[in-house]
Amino acid sequence: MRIGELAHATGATARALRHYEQTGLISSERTSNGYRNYHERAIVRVGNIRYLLAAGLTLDDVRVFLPCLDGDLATARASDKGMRVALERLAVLNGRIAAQTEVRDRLEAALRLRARPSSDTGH
Amino acid sequence: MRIGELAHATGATARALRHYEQTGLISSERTSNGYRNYHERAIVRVGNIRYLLAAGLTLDDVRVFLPCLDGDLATARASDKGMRVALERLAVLNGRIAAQTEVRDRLEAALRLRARPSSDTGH
DNA sequence: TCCAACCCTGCCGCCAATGGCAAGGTCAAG
DNA sequence: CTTGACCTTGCCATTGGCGGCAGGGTTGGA
Repeated sequence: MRIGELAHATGATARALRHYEQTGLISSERTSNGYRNYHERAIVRVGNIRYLLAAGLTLDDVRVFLPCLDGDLATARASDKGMRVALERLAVLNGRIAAQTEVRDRLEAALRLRARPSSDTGH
Repeated sequence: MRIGELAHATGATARALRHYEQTGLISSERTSNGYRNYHERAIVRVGNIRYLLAAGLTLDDVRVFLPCLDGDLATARASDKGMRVALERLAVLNGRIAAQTEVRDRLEAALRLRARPSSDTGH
């Protein structure tokens, strides 16, 4: 499977895939002409990477999940150390979520106060 | 109040304050020697800006709140249009939170599966 | 034969929010 | 007068996740 196919299959760009490889998240063999050659597994792997990225993790965060990127993330069994680090990331995530949720709530409250003036110029 | 004082009072650096000014989030007069001169209000304003930033908003997001940055965010009454846009941001925020929460949950689930092997090499 | 569609490497650009440095001006104290 | 703490502008560096281009190679088909 060449890079274009993998890109198409995963929704990533070839550029992004090379980038993932460069940062060590995926790997490939090369065919005689120098083209990257990917295993079928790569599809799942890249899918998982993109899933984590889409959720706000960084490539560096994702690195932590290397051991379990090839299967279903939800049922993954990962290497011990990886999971330890993952726990830290979990805390970070929780922190981010909490902070953003707090802002969201405040913003929502502010909007509520504003939400019922008598004459509204819009709509 | 000069930039150093404001920086000290808010926990921001002078560099950051100039940046906020450059992007239009705060303003200042100048004294005869060219130094920036800030009003007392600036403390609250910068505090609010940093609060929003800390919660994961961008400076651009913060711009939306310009009308209510000088008071308590929780009880703020903002200009109509500003609040409209704010609603959109709210949706964005909710999206981000939801995405990150989802990952968090999956990660947590993965950790749970892993959390009770018989012999673990680490402590 | 020659084009089009792929692939390669390498490097510069971009956004965001500063940090950091250079190369100054200003001001109060000693 | 000098020192040192403050201030000024301006521009380059950084991190992250690519986009995009240049300048190539290769392959398949009309």
